[in-house]
Amino acid sequence: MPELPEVESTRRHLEEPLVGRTVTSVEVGRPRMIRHQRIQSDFAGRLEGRKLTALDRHGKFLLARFAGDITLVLHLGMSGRIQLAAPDDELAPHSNVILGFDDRVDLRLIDPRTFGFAVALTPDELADHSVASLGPDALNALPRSKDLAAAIGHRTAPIKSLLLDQRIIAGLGNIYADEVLHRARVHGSRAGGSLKQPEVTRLRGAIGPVLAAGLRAGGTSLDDLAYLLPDGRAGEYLDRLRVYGREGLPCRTCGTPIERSIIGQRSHFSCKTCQT
DNA sequence: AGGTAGACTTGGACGC
DNA sequence: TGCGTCCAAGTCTACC
Repeated sequence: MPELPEVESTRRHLEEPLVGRTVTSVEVGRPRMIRHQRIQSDFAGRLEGRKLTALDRHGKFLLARFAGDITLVLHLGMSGRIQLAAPDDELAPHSNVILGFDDRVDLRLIDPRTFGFAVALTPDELADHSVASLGPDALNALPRSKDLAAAIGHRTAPIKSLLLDQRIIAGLGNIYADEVLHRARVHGSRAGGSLKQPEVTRLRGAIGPVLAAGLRAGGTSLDDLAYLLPDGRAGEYLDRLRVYGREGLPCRTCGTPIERSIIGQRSHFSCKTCQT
C-alpha cells in the first residue's frame, strides 16, 4: 500500500483543495469498495450535501470529517490511490468511487485490487470500526522507547511482524518496516522480546527519520506506478530505498548483497552484515 | 492471548 | 502469442 508517507502525502495534497467544500455527487462503480457500509445507501446518503470540515489521518487511514459528525474513512489497501480531477476529465481505469465537490472538483478513489475501501460512519460506528483500535500514529504520536519496549518485550513474534502490527504502532508497512530495521541495524527475524534496550531505542529512533525522508520525497511509487500523488506525480523515494526491493544489490552501507527472506508471509529485505 | 496461515483481488513480469 | 506461475504498498478471520 500506500503506507504512512504515501497517505500523508496524499492528505496534504487534498487538504487545501477540498476542506470547506461540499459534496454534490457520489458515484460508486464497485460496490465492493463500500463493503463496510452496513446499509449501502447510507454511503451516498450521508455524504451528499455535507461540507468537509477537516481531513485527518491515523496510520494509513484517511479520516475526512464532515459537518453533522459524519466521518468518511478511506483506506488505500495495496493498490489504491486518490486522484483529484475536473468532472469532465477522462476517467482512469478502476475509478471505483467518485465524490464530486461543489460540482467542480472530483475526488476519485482508484484501486484495481479493491483491497481499499470507503465508508461513511456515525460517531458510534466509528468507535466500533477497526480504525478505533489502531495504536499511536508513527508520525505524530510515536511512543517513547520504554513504552515500545514494554509493548514488545514479552513477545515471541518476529520484530518485523510486530512493526507491521497496526495496534502497536500505526503507519508502518512492508517497505518502511524494512527500511527502519536496516537503519536500526536489527534483523527482522529477531523475536520481539529478544531485543536489548539499546536496540529498541535504535528502532524507535529510526522510525521518525525514515518516515520523514519518505514524506519529503512524496512517498514511494514502485515501478508499477500504482501509487501516485493526487495530481498524478510519482513519489520519489524509490531511488533512496536502502534495502526494500534490492535483493542481490549491494548494501548502500557496506556493499554486502541484500538478501530476501520471508517473515510472516511477507518479503523481508535485509543486510546480513549490518543487521543482527 | 498470541502466533500463524489463508482469504480477498487484479494485473504485471517472467519462464517455457 | 499464449498459458501457467509467482509476486505485490494491507488487513481480517479462523484455527491452533
